[in-house]
Amino acid sequence: MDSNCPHNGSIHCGDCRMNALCLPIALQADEIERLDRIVERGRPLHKGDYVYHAGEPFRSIYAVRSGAIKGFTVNNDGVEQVTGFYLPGEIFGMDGIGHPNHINAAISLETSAVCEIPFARMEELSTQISSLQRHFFSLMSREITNDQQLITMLSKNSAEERIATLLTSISARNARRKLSGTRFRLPMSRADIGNYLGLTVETVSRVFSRFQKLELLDVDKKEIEITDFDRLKAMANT
Amino acid sequence: MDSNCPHNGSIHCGDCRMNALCLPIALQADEIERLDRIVERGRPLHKGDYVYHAGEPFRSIYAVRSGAIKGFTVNNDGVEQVTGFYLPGEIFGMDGIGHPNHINAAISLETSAVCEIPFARMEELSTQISSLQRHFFSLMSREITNDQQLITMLSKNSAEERIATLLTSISARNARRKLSGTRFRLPMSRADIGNYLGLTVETVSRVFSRFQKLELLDVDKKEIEITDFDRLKAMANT
DNA sequence: CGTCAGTTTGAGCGAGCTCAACGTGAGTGG
DNA sequence: CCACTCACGTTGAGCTCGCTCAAACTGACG
Repeated sequence: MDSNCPHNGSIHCGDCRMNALCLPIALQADEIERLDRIVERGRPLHKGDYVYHAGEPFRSIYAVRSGAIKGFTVNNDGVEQVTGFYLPGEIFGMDGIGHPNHINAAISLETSAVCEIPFARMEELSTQISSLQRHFFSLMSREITNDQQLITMLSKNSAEERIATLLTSISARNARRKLSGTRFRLPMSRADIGNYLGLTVETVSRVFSRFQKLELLDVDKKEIEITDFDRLKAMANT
Repeated sequence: MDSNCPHNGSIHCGDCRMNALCLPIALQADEIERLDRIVERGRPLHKGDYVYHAGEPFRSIYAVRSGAIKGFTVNNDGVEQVTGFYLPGEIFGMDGIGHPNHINAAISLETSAVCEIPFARMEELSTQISSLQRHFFSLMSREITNDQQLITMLSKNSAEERIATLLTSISARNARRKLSGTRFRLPMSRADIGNYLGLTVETVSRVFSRFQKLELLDVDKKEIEITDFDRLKAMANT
């Protein structure tokens, strides 16, 4: 297998293009190796494959190496609530920490590769490497502040503001990975976007059309080109 | 000062009525003492006093000993978003972990007492006491799942469902503290409730009136009596 | 007694939902 | 190669829940 292929299952943390994003900066080379030894690299996931189901025993957290993952809960009426989209270099699965089982489920939105990090061994390792413990606290806290931003958005912002915010967020996360911040493919469906943002599919579709008419975007199905980033940014809540 | 007074500033963790709620069960007596030594007990807070401001350097997390605390963010337009209400035995301030400064602010809704737990010392202690580390991960993860429940509510539930859910949540948290789950005083204003639940004050007020007409509640300003718990629970999303 | 923050109630409006129809493209089988 | 299906996306028309604006009430506190 080509060692540069993003789905490559045998690559090590030290060589992974994403390591600047998912590992703490301050880690020593020998510490990276110790971490590398506990990370399990699964086979590629296809669209629709579950990483884990709700209710499944919590064993691990995960890092996205390639593709895109959707996290969601299902409430007692069977209604799905999308809680986040995870792109390469991002960590997910922290909902299970402190519970015996996963509260959420996670599913692959396209062909993806993830690293599985067994939590018990991670916990143990982080008592020995304090920068790793700090990194973990930090990741979870970032998850909290992310959720709180979503809460603010759901409770205060209009449909247009919500969608502008999502697009600028994805743009920024792509830029962080040295990809284009203005031209990208949305990995999720309109239904997922609507579910995440508390809107119906129809509203999402209408807002995309309106943004195109306003010459903020060029939309071709899932391919997005942001043609007026500043104006889009001004509509978002950040 | 009376050692049973809930605002008493000199009580130790080992004697605190709340310790079953805020400490990990598995802690040994000597470990409790080590924790106790790092906890700082401030003077009582009055209504409107800040525990910490947004932007303030992050030093500590906090446990509520008595009273009630409101956590909130202020976005760039100066609009407030309430992110949570914290009752005795609950931990707050975790938004600052992993950031140099607090993202949120926290304010006292009534006369309250809080324990301040310097985070750096806590972090250090939890490398030594693994059940404390696990407890911390667990607290943060509970904060995440709480936030996600709120997200689901904001994105899927009607005004009536949201308010029914808040009331049953406060009821359950009172019951956990061996207080009445059907008769209690709401520590927060209608405006705070509305802000938290993504509703206007008027809507909150109307729903309370409607619930009273439906004989679910007896409302007298902030005093609430739940007169038909089962029906209220059925309206809530849990 | 006046003031002021918090709450309640009413009347009208509008953003986003519901319901319905139609368009589009990928996959499948004849 | 076309016909068919099925998931997904778009567009339109009408309705509704919760918002906005306005006014009046309550009680705490100087």
